Amino acid sequence: MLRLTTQRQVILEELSKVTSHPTANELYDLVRKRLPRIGLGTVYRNLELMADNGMILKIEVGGTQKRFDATTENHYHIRCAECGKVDDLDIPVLNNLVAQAAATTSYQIIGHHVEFTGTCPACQQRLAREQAAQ
Amino acid sequence: MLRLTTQRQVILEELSKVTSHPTANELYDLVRKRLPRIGLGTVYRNLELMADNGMILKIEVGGTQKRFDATTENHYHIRCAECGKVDDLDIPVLNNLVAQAAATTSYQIIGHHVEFTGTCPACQQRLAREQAAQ
DNA sequence: TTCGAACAGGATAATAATTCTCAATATAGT
DNA sequence: ACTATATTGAGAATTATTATCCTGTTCGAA
Ligand SMILES: [Mn+2]
Ligand SMILES: [Mn+2]
Ligand SMILES: [Zn+2]
Ligand SMILES: [Zn+2]
Repeated sequence: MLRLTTQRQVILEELSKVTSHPTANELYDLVRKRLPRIGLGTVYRNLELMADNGMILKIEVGGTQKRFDATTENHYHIRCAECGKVDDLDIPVLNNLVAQAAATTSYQIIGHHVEFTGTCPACQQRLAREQAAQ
Repeated sequence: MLRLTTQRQVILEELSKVTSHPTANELYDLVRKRLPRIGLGTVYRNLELMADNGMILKIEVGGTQKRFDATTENHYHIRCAECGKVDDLDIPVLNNLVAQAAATTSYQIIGHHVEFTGTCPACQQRLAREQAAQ
């Protein structure tokens, strides 16, 4: 059985507090403020476990690091190609797409995810400023 | 300007031959059959360069490794959660989705992709066999 | 053509993210 | 309290990727 240890509780709480889709390392920094002795391995181990148990969402998209999300219902994301920031996209989930896909593949479909790439407002401004400085 | 060196030519040719969305390392193995002295770094370096120049597609999806695709037009993929195999999905690209997303975000949208996860036919069979053996 | 600068390759080192190992500790159930 | 099991924290190991460095090659101007 999966024990609800202090570590797991705090990891889950801190993840639930933010909307930033933090990486394991970012979460480690947040959690360490409350549990200074926690190990990075513990954070990784438990994020993995909680994702497997459907308690949280593991977002494996572009960029070099995995990100995590306390919102477990399927929804879509946009990632800044400049800084890696990930935000939620408030558009309806395309359930009909799954049926469409199922009709054209011999895979047994588990789920799907849509990821947009773009430039976040902050990076747009920075780029404009850099452009002007040329 | 980007010189078309022998290495680049062979990498591009080998990538074009397959539909398997190979990783850099898989491509390295393919290319080495023709250019046994080529370095893995050269493969990485040139895949990156060619992706930047729009000659090929870099697929950053789930799984631990980046994959590459000679088909540059946007299209969608399905990845086997068991073995990591990636296949094309033959469903139309949702261009209207981009407009929808643009309306709800302050990001400047560059592109999007859809990734399904599922179980490939081979893994379905293997799992069924393992299930039966229990 | 010849010369030099820029380009590119191969070998290898370095980095980054993640996973593994293992002894020590905590916990639940009896 | 006792025992079996689960979990932790520290650190080593692994994996994928990128950077460095030196050498050779190529392009293009003189
Ligand atoms: Mn989200
Ligand atoms: Mn493809
Ligand atoms: Zn940004
Ligand atoms: Zn499979």
